[in-house]
Amino acid sequence: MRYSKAFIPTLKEVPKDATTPSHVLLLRGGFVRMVGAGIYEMLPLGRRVLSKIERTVRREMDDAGAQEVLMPALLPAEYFQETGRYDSFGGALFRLKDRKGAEYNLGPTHEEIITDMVRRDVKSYRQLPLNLYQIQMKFRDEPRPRAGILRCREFLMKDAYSFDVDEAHALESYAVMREAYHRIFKQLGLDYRVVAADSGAMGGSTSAEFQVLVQTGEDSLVVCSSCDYAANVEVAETTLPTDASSADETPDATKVHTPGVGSIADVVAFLTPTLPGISPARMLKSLLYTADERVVMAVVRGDDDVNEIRLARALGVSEVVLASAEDVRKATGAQVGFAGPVGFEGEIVLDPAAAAVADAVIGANETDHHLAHVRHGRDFEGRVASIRMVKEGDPCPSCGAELRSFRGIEGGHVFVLGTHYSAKMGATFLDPEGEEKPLVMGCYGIGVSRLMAAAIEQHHDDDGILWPMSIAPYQVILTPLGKEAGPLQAAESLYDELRALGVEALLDDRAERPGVKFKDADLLGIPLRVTIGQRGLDAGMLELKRRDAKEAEKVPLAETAARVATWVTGLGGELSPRRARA
RNA sequence: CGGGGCGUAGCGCAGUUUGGUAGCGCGCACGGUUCGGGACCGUGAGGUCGGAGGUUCGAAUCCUCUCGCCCCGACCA
Repeated sequence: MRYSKAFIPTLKEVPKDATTPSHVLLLRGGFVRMVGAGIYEMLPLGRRVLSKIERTVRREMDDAGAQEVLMPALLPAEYFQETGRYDSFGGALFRLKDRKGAEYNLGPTHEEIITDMVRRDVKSYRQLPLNLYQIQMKFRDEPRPRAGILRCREFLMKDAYSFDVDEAHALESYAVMREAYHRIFKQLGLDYRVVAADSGAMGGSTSAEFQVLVQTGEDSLVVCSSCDYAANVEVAETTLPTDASSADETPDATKVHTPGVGSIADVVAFLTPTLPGISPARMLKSLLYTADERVVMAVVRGDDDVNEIRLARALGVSEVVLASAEDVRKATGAQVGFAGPVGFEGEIVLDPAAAAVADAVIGANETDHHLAHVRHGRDFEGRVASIRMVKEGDPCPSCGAELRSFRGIEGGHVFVLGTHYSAKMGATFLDPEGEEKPLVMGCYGIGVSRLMAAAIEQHHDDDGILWPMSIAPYQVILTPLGKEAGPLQAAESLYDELRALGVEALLDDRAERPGVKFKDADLLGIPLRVTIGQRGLDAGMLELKRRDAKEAEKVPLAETAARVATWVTGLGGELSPRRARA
């Protein structure tokens, strides 16, 4: 491509609505542009990057035995109504009506449609297993789109669905997909981890997220410093931490006046003079949750947080919601900040770490009062279940080493769905015994457009993007300098040579000053740059520079094309076969 | 949905407190000088001041309503 003909509207200044690096650089580099909140258009460079990601995804999915299909984005409401998700999806579902008043929704995901596609024709175990995938726009009315292209209301996603005869075979399909994902993420040049994850309300069992490790990521992860354990904090486990407080005599419980101090930190500060040795770890934090109509008290140590997903599981409900201030007053008779398990009339769930505190301070269920010297089992009862949020430094559940905290962007998610959809939708087959059984499904997503942003979050510097070769919009940029004819001519013939070798080159033939060309080249993040100046040309040399290197390398003119092609493949890029034949 | 902020030229902003006929930088067009890390001089084009209503002789500025965007939180198959 000739730069002079290309539509690459770069921006010198940072658009004010952009905050994260990927958002800023995608906008500045002329890759994408915002059309509305969480809605973006792809300019030529952005489209090229997406195509590169798609290409890798397609190849690995095809190699893994999946077949590509394309499902509609506009869905008659009856599909989601059939599984109840038309309602349960809630506000995230884009709904609309046609001219006749019939209801539709835009596809936020396609389990229903694919299940319908398969149930029409798959009737026998002989037709299984089957794995179908598509790369398509998904629509979700996110409560809060953010970080540019990382969380959008319209986004490009690859979703694959497997259909098997039973759970064991479904697990095999799952394993195959998981391996394919490893190959995909490696080829895309991303630093990622597979973490244990919550399967959400999809009714899944086995599941794993492919998390791209990035500081600005939305998800919190813990990764073992020693073994390969890694998990989303939503589901992270830990062994019981040894408790700091001794298990000696616990004095009798005493009510203390704590006017206006409700938070853990405030109470600790307030009580320190009268109760030396008080610390957040010796406080018990009591939070009230609404779970299926009932109000439940969750108790964790003062320095811990409640993991709401674990709490919901412990209670056997699908979700818990923090109780309103009014509910708290009703249930405890006190203002928020003074709830505690002693005297609480209702279900209490206690984290093991909290249960182990031998001499605790808790809220007294009376405004402006706390109880000191309280002990589980003596002063109050409560069911013990692991409901705390795992923290950095906690011991790894599988090897005991310290867990480290990371933040990540969920780039992919694989999980076994079981018969959740097939049973509801009557997607069945006949097994060899002639018995009718529901298909056992798995589903596997990759956020294609999100990965474009994730790659930038991971690969950029102050000057711009550093695309991994495998997804760079162009593999090399040719930068002739000066207004003499020589450099441009040399660049033109190098350009032809490179194209003949199948290298994707961008020829900066603009009549711009060197500084402008260098700045744009760095901003766009093209992995290789060949600088062609009159001085070098006189010596028969060109400069070859990697975007991620400080120094350029001088290369004889005649060898440059071959060297570039070698670099491209060496860095994980592919030469275009169509061009290579030319 | 709760809290905060912002809508003025393609982009970034000033002007709003104290009403008086819209300005700066970048970008863009033209001319000239420059040419290895976002050059310089000159000339010029470009604006429903987010929208509607109101107050006023007069509204970007004051009042009411409304739409949109960003950030924090809630939420996130």
